[in-house]
Amino acid sequence: MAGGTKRLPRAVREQQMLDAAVTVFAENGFRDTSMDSIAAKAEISKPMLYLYYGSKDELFAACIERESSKFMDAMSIGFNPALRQRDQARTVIKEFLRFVDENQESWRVLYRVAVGTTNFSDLVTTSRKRITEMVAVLIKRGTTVDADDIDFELTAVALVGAGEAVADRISEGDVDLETATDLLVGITWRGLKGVGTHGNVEPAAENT
Amino acid sequence: MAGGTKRLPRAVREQQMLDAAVTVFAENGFRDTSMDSIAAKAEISKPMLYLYYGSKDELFAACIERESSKFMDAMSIGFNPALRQRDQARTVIKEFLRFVDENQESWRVLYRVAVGTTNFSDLVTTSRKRITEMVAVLIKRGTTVDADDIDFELTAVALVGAGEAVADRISEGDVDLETATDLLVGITWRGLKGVGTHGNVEPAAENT
Amino acid sequence: MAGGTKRLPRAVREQQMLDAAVTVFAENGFRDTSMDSIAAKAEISKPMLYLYYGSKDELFAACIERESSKFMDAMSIGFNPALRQRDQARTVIKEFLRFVDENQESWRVLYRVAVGTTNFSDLVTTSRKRITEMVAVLIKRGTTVDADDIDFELTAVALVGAGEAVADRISEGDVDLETATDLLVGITWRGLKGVGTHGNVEPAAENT
Amino acid sequence: MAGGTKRLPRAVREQQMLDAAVTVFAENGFRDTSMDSIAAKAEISKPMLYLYYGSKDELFAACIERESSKFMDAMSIGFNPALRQRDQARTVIKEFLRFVDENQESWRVLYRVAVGTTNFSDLVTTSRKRITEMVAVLIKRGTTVDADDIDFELTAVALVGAGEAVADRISEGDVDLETATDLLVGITWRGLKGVGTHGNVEPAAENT
DNA sequence: CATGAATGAGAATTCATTCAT
DNA sequence: GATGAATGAATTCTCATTCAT
Repeated sequence: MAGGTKRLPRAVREQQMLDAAVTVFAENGFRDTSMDSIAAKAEISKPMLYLYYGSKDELFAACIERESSKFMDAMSIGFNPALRQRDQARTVIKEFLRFVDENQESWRVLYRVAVGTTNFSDLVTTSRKRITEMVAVLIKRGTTVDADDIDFELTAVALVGAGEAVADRISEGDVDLETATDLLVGITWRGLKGVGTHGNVEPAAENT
Repeated sequence: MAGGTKRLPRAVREQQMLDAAVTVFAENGFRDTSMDSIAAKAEISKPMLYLYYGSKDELFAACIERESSKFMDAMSIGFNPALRQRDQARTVIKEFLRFVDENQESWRVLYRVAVGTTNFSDLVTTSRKRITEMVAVLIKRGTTVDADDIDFELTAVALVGAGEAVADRISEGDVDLETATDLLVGITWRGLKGVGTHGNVEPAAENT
Repeated sequence: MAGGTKRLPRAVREQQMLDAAVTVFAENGFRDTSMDSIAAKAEISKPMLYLYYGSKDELFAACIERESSKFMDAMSIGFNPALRQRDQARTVIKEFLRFVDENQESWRVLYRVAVGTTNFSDLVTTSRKRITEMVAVLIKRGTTVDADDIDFELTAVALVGAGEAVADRISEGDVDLETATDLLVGITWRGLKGVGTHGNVEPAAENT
Repeated sequence: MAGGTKRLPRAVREQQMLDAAVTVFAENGFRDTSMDSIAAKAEISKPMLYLYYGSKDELFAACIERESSKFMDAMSIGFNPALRQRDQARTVIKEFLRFVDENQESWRVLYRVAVGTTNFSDLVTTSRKRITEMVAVLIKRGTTVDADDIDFELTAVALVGAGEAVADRISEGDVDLETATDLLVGITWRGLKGVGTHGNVEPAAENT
């Protein structure tokens, strides 16, 4: 009646279910999403969800897993060792924002839903930590300033935070990708000049 | 008669209840917090909660309200019109981080719990938007570069995102306040130099 | 509407609930009894059951606990140290059968339902073991035959089995209490004469 | 094609399925056994079970049927009309215990699982009644005492109960077959002497 | 003959919320 | 003013059973 709900091969059903789950989780968060609503969205019966994924937690984990893979795949495109530091950073940032732009649900589930869900926030924290470390390495290699004076790790934390905030805007759809990329690239590199040399870089002007 | 059933003045009770609620909400999030656990923490009966606050939603709203006020009060200290732009920014940032450091639960409830809670995420979004606007104004006034070329609003978004990320670290307790302040101040001002002039500021060095 | 379902003190409700639970468990067994049916029988809502007993398992455990106590109390009447061995045995057996007669549901729940229920069969097994040991001691003291030749423990097992079988009949209501008591008393004592002296006691007659 | 999908003749399949079913039912009881687990144990698909047996109830009935037949066959060996009463009883008891010893699952399913299963306890009750009647006849013929004074039927109930209790011990594997046989034989015949002559047979000794 | 795919119906458990005292 | 008692309405999860291939 609903149409097309007939005897699909396992692999297809799996994706169908994950699609539905990601959509609903992204929309309502983990706790406010019922297995019933996921089943309804996927146009299948609830037992199927349990048959394929065992429990709500495991279903959510599978969502995270899949979206996380998608994300990593997208990112890996940017990691071209042939590129110079600066170009590499730009490419990665652009791919990141493009991914968020084209996969709003993934972004929401991974970084806005999972993070606030008991048992899963650690996943995000860990993933974020790995990314932060990579950023820290990247900016460290791109800097001549005496390394001891700079807290590269915390700087990376700030840059990643900035990136996520901009990504949220992107995912809300009202920001131009190119502009956002330029902005983040700018902050990233300029953020390095003089880091650790407290306040020696003057703002362009002082009024008031 | 039964013991422990003190008749407290309304104002005191209210705070007692909000204290408990904030603590538990901060710990477990909105959906994973039961009215029972709040009542238990506050050492009062559940009907009291309903008598004073009507519903779980309203109780949570009251928490947000109170913590938000605390936050705003703390922030307002930094807004000294007598200060120069640069000093003002530094003061605000410092007060912000100090607040997060001293009020971890407030920070968590306001920015990590409410944001992921249906019906309340808008509150955060709105509040964040106000702050972002203020930052945008601040940096705009601190910049001489041709304003049309710069997306001050998006820049502010990024800076606020960086601030929140650093705040999370502060709230986890493993970061020095002064260092973090310097870092954010640095990013803020340096982030402005050359914004809008795509990539004309070279990183300190190019290797690879 | 159902009548009398109003605001009872905890202790009363507890008994009311256990009464219903024992009745329904005795009737249908553990697995075939739903919490719904117990709640219906007790004329209360399901959450009450959980509020008072936490889970189906715990509710069942509470039933076992209460019925077991009843049973033990009834039995203890028979243990009058002033009585001679023979009289004591008779008294105990009589009290046992009287208990079964007057508390059919207790008997069923304790010895016919719990025994077949995962997680609870051990309770019965243990209890039965204790009783068997007591019987073993009793018959041992009542026997002059060379103790080494007799497996008092296994004999006790057999006697207890006989007792339970007769109890089942009693609980079905078609057997006279006095007759049953005489029968068990008879088997108990006569079962001792010559135990261990293989077959030296001839049956009264041989035909065929 | 997929492998392991052998076309077996119906009779073989049937046994394979019953074997699995009996094993799992014996282990977990009726309600705690899922059709899935039986199918898994039998290494066939669930629809096969339904194809051959129609429903869980019918499958269980088939188990009971088969095990019951096995049991009856084993028992019939003992019924040698050529034997004298005493020898016949001993043979039957021995065959019974031997059967339990060698077919623990049968014993468990027939007398410990079915008995506690809605819709099937009657089967056990009926079977047990038949056996009890046979025992009643046997002991009646072996007794000279005035028949009117003795409740042979109830005596048989007790003896059967004793037998089942000892059988349980046997099935737990910690009892010697010969010893157990002697014990039951002894109780059976001695239990008769003086049955109906209330308490005129003194225990061997009186202390206390 | 055999099975992977699918589900209707129910069972346990939880929780926000409300009265009667 | 304060609370112990009570529940309606979900929610997660399971299982016997049935098709379409």
